[in-house]
Amino acid sequence: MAPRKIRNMEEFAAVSGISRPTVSKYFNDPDSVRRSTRERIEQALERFDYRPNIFAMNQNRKLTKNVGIVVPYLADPFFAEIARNIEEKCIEAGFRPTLYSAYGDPAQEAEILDSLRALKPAGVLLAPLGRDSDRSFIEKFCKDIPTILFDSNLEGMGAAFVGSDNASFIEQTVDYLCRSGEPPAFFEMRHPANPNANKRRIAYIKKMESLGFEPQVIKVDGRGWGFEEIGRQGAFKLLEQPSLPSRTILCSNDRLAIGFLSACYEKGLRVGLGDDCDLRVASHDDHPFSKFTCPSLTTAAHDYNAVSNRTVETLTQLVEGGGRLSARTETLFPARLILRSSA
Amino acid sequence: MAPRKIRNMEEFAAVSGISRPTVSKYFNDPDSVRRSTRERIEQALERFDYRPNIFAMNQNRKLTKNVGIVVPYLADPFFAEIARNIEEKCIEAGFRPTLYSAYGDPAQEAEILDSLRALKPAGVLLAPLGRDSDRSFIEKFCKDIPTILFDSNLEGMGAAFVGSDNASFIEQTVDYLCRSGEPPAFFEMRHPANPNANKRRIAYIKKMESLGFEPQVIKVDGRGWGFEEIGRQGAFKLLEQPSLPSRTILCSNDRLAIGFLSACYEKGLRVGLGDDCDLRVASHDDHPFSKFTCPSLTTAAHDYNAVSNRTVETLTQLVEGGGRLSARTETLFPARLILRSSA
DNA sequence: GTCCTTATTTTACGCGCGTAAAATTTTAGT
DNA sequence: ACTAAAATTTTACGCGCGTAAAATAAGGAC
Repeated sequence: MAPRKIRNMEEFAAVSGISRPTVSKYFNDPDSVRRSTRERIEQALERFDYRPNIFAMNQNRKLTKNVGIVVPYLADPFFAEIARNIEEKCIEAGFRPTLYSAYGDPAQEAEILDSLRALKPAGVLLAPLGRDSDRSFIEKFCKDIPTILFDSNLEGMGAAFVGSDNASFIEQTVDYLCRSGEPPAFFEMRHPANPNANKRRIAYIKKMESLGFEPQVIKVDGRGWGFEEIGRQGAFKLLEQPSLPSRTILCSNDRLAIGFLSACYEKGLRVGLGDDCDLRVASHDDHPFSKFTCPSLTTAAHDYNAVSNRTVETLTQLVEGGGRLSARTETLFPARLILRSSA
Repeated sequence: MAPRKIRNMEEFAAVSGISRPTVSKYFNDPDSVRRSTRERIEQALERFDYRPNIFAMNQNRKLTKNVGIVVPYLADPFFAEIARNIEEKCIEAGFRPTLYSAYGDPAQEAEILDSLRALKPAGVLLAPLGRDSDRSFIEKFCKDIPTILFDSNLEGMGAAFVGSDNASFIEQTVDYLCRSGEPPAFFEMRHPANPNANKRRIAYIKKMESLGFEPQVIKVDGRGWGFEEIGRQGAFKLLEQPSLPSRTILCSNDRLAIGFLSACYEKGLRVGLGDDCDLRVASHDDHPFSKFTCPSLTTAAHDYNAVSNRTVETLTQLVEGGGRLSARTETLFPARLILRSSA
């Protein structure tokens, strides 16, 4: 019983005593063949470790099981973390996910999508760069390839959007900060790359007004994806001013806050809730490192799990629906307030 | 002149007035066809945007241009950063890189390599998990698929290893710390996942002895890839002790140090070089966040660029050599000391 | 212009599998 | 046992391209 090497499906069909087309059906969907047939195939599979040639499969299939996951910047732990979640769920759902990062560059984003076309993907899960994205390019792409946007929305594009509810983030942080101290000023980039930032600013202003406070937005300069450095430099500039608009700072996102805190530390300012503190700082995203900042960062957490679950669920529906959904849905998950020491 | 849609190479060959096999040759290597032929193809290429079917190409080619980049944990910014570098250089070298992360799980690492097999990759660039890796599995893999190890070495496996010189890291940090203050104690995980950690400990002991100091190794408990938390908890435990082996702590890597610093902050300890400080903390890797810790972290930086360059250069040689190199090489790049405020 | 060498193109075949349609078998129901 | 429905097998073809071998054209020396 020398398990000789199986070269192709033909040979494997022979040794398992089943016709090749049936074997082909099995590999497409094991439940599409009769129970007894499936068992025979699986027995043979144990004896003869054969695996269908992936290239030949994909060449002929109208639709592959490939799924492209595209994020704007993989070296940002936030995206690394959500990508990890989504990847895992894709595999569970029977897809073959591949991870891509645009690394902040719209040209790379376009290139990725272009080469993704060639892979005949069942679907693409795209967290777009945002403001910098080549919108018309992405719009065209979404028309050709079933695409679901996540994390950051581009109005009307893709079959669906799944993300977090920026208003919920803001409401919880602003609420908490006001309740436990003075109303916060909002600290953000002047030209945020990500549309979520705009939604957060708008939500901040609205929330402050509804509470009867005057919104104070602090805009700092800087471009690109080095948010920590931008937050840091912005903080230095701000702290040089004779007076601050508020001694409570609400950063648009954790990476800015990380930079902000490092500047505070360097300036010798104590950040926290106590009377002996000079400033309170809070933020949004629950970045993987926000637990380890000094002081640890009060923030609002994404429901990573819900977002990635829903994204992949929607993908499954989309694929089963032949690449179309009845209507474009936008799903937003609320945030969860994480109280730590910085505010 | 309605540029009708080109369906395959046959049609494209027709409109460009060249035979299909010649066109095929062109796409394999544009310089392998006559100059005049190449120009005609490239003219047609502008008019008819045709791109060869990637699946059909790979099915028939003995060797693809695919390259798998496998890292142990992509949500670790250190690996995200080096993966970004290597990915970029692969593309420049004409490969088609795909990024994979084992997310700390040896089973996933094996699975990735297994599915990589099916992609007939020209080569694989593997940063193995290390201690947890299924060594015999990886060894077998390396025998079948041209593989280059990077970041962390598995003795004898793969066609080459490219990484950083752990001894150089240690020598520079220990040297600096001793010169500018008291000799450091070495802070590390009891069961480090990564073999670099062992090399660093050994180098530390050796260096200390050569300087005439007694090595002090502090081992903290904890498993997995949540290094910051492990460093943090370890620091708490250590700081509870009545006396420290040294008031200068050299962490094995930056992620441990990040946790360590957060514990110090919480304990109200001042970290830094000045007389008013309680502790000095230094570390290794120049993690992307080490600039933003409080205080900013004195560390030793990898030469990301050199490592990724050499890795891809070696890959190119390996591929040109038909998957073999004359001898297994191990290239180690020295570290660069980064002086910041923590020590 | 002729001949030879070399580069290029053509011819011809195969890769491993998907899939549609027709023929056949199995299964379930009565 | 008989029949309709469901599952399977046969048959047959195509996908888009790589590649070896044969045929041809280009380039150079004389």
